[in-house]
Amino acid sequence: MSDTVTRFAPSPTGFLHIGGARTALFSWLLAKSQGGKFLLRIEDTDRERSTQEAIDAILEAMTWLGLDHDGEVYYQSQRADRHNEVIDQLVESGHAYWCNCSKEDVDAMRDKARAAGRKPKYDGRCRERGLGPDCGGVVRFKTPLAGAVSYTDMVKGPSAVNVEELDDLILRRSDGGPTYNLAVVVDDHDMGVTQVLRGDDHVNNTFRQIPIYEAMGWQVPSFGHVPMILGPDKKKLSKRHGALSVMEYEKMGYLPEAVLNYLVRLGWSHGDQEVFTREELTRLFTTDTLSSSPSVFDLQKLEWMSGQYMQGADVNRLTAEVTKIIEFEVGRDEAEKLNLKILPKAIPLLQPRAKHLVDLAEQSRLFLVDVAFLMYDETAVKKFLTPEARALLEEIAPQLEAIEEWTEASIEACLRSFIDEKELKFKVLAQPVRVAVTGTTQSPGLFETMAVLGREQTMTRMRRVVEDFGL
RNA sequence: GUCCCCAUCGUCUAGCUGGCCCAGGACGCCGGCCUCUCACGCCGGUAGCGGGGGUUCAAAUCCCCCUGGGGACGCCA
Repeated sequence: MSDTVTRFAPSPTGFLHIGGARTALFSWLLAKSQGGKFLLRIEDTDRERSTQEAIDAILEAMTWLGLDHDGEVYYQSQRADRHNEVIDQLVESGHAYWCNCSKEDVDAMRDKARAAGRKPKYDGRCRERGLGPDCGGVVRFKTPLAGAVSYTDMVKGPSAVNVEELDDLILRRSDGGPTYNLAVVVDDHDMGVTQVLRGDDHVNNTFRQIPIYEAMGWQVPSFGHVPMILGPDKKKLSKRHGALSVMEYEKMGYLPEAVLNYLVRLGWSHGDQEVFTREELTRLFTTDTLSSSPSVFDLQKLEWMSGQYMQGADVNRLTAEVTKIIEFEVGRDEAEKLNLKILPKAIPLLQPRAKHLVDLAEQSRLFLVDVAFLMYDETAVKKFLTPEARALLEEIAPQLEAIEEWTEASIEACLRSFIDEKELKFKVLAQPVRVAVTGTTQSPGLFETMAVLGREQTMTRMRRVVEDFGL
């Protein structure tokens, strides 16, 4: 067990989207790859916007992805006393001060600075005024007046910014509550976090947080900032821009490990390898090969990845998932009438053909329904169930019926000997039989499909076609 | 406006200590093979170092400028 501690710290103002999930994944992998701990902290200090629904949604998504955290979930809002304690210490040690400038005053300062072509910032006029708690204002941090703040980013490398770019950020609001930047520093320190991996949009915060660590005499953790995920138009992925909740991907039928694998390749690489098991990932992950440039989310590649995982997935699991989907779609009562028992035999035939679970459920349909509910594709019927074809079906039906043991091999033997006798091409028979049995021109192998479907259902379907599809 | 970051096929990326790269893999797309259809699989093809200057015998790789994109500048996180 190393002393590596990482964390994921979402603010519960909405669902966990794909970008957040990836950040969480990288942090999780960083911890796991070093035998360390991965902590979860909910940053709910904004009471206005934080909701229990969002917290639940985030937790649910983390669970679905299998990104388990060590220990209890931390709630930032529950640590306000500790935050305030640190703020008081900072004031006492002269690293922070009270300020009662009005919002309007500060806005004016910023506007002025902006107009003068400088970076908008508070000018620190209350720094040496020696105000106390009775001033009714806020507490600000005394940002160093000269020099630069620098650190080595785990993904971007050496980074530095001149302190002139920073201003005296607020530590405690006028309502007495601690602000984000202060709370994060205190929490990360108290939780023993050694490596902070977060989104690119936090780089500026890093430069503001490091001086706080230093003022407290605390060890500064390592920081790494991963680039954003972009939409197809190369704009930042937002809720408007297809930044879906990770749970939406579950609804669409994607396996969590496929989503995870897709996500990890979005910004991280291990040579040319595309598919990784979770074990490989925890063994191979390094921040060294995290990309420093933003990447575009590509649903097509996710689909491909998903297909890879569908092929290798356990049949029992797929059976359970497909059953769930069908029960959800048609209702439990209706689902009971379906021949769900056939699923474990049917699914292996469908696996190489399905992109995801919903797809698999859809394709399972032809095995589940009774002939009366089987949908026949109109153009397929027109094209292949011609009078000649139906005559063939009618002729072969008794022969199929007479097969002693209904197996893939015996079905194939029966059909092949039939066409040999007729001196026909196998294709001439295959498509009509396929359409008769499955309703469409696309299906798994004919013999295996018929074998799984069973003699009775197969024959019923063939007879129906002969009788009902007369022109 | 100011500061920071980024820049290889349409997309994800390998390339990081310069020569093995007239740039490799994957998705997609196109063609073929397999074949009872569709998939899977296999084979082949398409397509890229944003632009301009340097440094060097040699640059996708190092430096500078430009351009383009992104992010940040809150008593939000």
